[in-house]
Amino acid sequence: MELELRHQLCFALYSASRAVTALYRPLLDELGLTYPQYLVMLVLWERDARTVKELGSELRLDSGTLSPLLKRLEAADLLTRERSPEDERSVTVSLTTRGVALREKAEEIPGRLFCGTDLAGDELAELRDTLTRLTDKIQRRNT
Amino acid sequence: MELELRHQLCFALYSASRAVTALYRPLLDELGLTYPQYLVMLVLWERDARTVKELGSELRLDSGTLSPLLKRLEAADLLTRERSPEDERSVTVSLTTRGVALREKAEEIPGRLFCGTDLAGDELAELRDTLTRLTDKIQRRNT
DNA sequence: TCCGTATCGGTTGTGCACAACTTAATTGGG
DNA sequence: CCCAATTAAGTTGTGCACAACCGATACGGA
Repeated sequence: MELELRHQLCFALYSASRAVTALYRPLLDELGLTYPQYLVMLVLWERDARTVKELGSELRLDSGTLSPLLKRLEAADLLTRERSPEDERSVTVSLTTRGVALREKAEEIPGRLFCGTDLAGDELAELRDTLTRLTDKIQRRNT
Repeated sequence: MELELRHQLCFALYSASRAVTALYRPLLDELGLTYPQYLVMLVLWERDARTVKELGSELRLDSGTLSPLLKRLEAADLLTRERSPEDERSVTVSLTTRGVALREKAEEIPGRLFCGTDLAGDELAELRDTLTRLTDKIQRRNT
């Protein structure tokens, strides 16, 4: 009873997350990005020239995930990675011209995503805020 | 502005899903299960002897994900897989004694999960329902 | 009945997540 | 000033997700 699948918040989250990611996939394919790669680009479009550590703390991903992902974005000529001169341990990630330019195409995505669905913007914004609060609470609990 | 990370519902979902999964991890470690394996066990505890296709449609996972996962659960002696006699194409997945027994330990998980947090049960249930509705809408749109 | 088509499960290949570990650079206490 | 502890990024290994493809079985009309 307590264990029924449809009663589990975790499954609702897991399921919704995969469904929304699947909604992005065809749009991101046009940009040649995977979903996590898109998230990294979002962070860099907001502010360029960040360290791997900064990217990781924004996205809550570790170097084990980011290192190979950034390598692929570098191979796609969207960004460069170079050791920081003032601290040789850290690596600064910067957008290339192509990386900056890709932003224009990405601007179209939020508008196209839920178009043709009857999903209200306010409702989605409220859901987003609820989720953000939940994540923050869990995060704070675990530190 | 529209592209800022913190404005994206997708990131809120992705982030919350990973945070909640991380909350399960130490509890599931005690059972020797990963999170997706736990979901499969939830489905089987509800009703035993399901085909791979049935499991997939409940969890919205394809055989490419389920086949190796089920193999690992079989290797852990939690379930068996055998070709259905009436339709040799399909495979019936059944719990072993160990698989059935594991449910008792799993019963403790929902109670232990959010204990020590100030997360209200009603609020979480409402969030779950909102997410389920969202997923259903996206799913229906894509068929 | 026979053949074309659909269905079921599995395999292969790519790309995350995440844990555990490694290497190199930095820092801070004695 | 030196060395032990810390920190940043990368590597390795495991286990999902998902796409593309494959082989075997079942089915349905001509």
